[in-house]
Amino acid sequence: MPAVSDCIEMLDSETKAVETPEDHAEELRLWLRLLTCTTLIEGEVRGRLRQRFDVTLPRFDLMAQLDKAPEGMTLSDVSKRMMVSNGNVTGLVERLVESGHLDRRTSDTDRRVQVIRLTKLGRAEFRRMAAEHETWIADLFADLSPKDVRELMRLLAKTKASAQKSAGRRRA
Amino acid sequence: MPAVSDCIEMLDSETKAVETPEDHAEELRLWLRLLTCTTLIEGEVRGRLRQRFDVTLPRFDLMAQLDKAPEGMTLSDVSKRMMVSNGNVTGLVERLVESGHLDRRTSDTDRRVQVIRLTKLGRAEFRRMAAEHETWIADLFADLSPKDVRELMRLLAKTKASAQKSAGRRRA
DNA sequence: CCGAATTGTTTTAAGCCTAAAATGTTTCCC
DNA sequence: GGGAAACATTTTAGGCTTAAAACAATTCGG
Repeated sequence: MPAVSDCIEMLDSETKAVETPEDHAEELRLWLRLLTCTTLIEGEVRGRLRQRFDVTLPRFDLMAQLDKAPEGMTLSDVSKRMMVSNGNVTGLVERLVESGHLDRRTSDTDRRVQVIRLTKLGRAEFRRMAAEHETWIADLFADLSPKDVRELMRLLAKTKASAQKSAGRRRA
Repeated sequence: MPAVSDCIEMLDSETKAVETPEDHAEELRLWLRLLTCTTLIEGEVRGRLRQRFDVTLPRFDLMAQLDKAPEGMTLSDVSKRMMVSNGNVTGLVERLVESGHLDRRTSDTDRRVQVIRLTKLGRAEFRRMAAEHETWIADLFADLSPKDVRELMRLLAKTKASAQKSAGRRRA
């Protein structure tokens, strides 16, 4: 059983939560650090893709999605997977079809739907880029031990779940 | 002293590094998860800022930098801190001066330099937004324990250092 | 002191990105 | 069957973003 002073503390801290602004400086710092890491790595990858293959990161990301779906994907699927807007995908696909990396056709069973997939050229170029890309990522994370990687994976999974829950609460 | 079999293993793994492609699937998955978390949270914050205050995330970020520097900052400083290109800052500042949130003047001692700072209006609006913003972040990370937060901070610091080192190697 | 780097900012050209409205298609259900 | 709702995509308008080139001002080395 908790001491009286503990109970007072607990009550106190719960009261505070309603009456006075809580201190969330730690979470804020965590968010900024997370953002910094991502921006840093993303910028590095973007630059290398540009220099080595003259390709943009969004194009690479889109091709990566399609590489995992040999039978093709709809634009909506791509949009959800990449977590970008529908209109964004439209333009991206347009340019990749233009450059011969993507094939696009209207679904036979539903004329609303556009199915896109990698062309032979698109797949070949993507595989070539992906192989090198993987070594860049390995190098960027090189100072993390296997244990660090596992632990980060676990904590980020928890973070993702927490954020999704919070986003859900807002939309509800 | 390591056993003979260990030596063989070590040699083997070092040889592999050169001769055959290493497996970096774990690092790749980690990078994708990191990116997912950031995109998720960033999108959520962007949406809330727009709905509640009709402001964009980049504008908010720029004001956040200036709020920490009452004496003002140069465009280069802002650009480095925000990790975006110089030209990007120019446009952003233009719009924020236009809307009365920023004050901009040429340095007395160096006519190349533009010093910007928040106006009274800009500071007041930022403080109002920042207070609410902090509660959003707290909510998005709500399911993480204080220990999780500390551990994530530590691992992300390590990640940042590793990525910076790797980026430095490339530029060298 | 003067030309050559260096530094700070802006401009340019192209592409990325979003939210919201518009368009076309399918499904649901009465 | 015939609307209403839901869905997939495109369009629109505006803003963000980058890399590279251009411009302007300062500093540095001889």
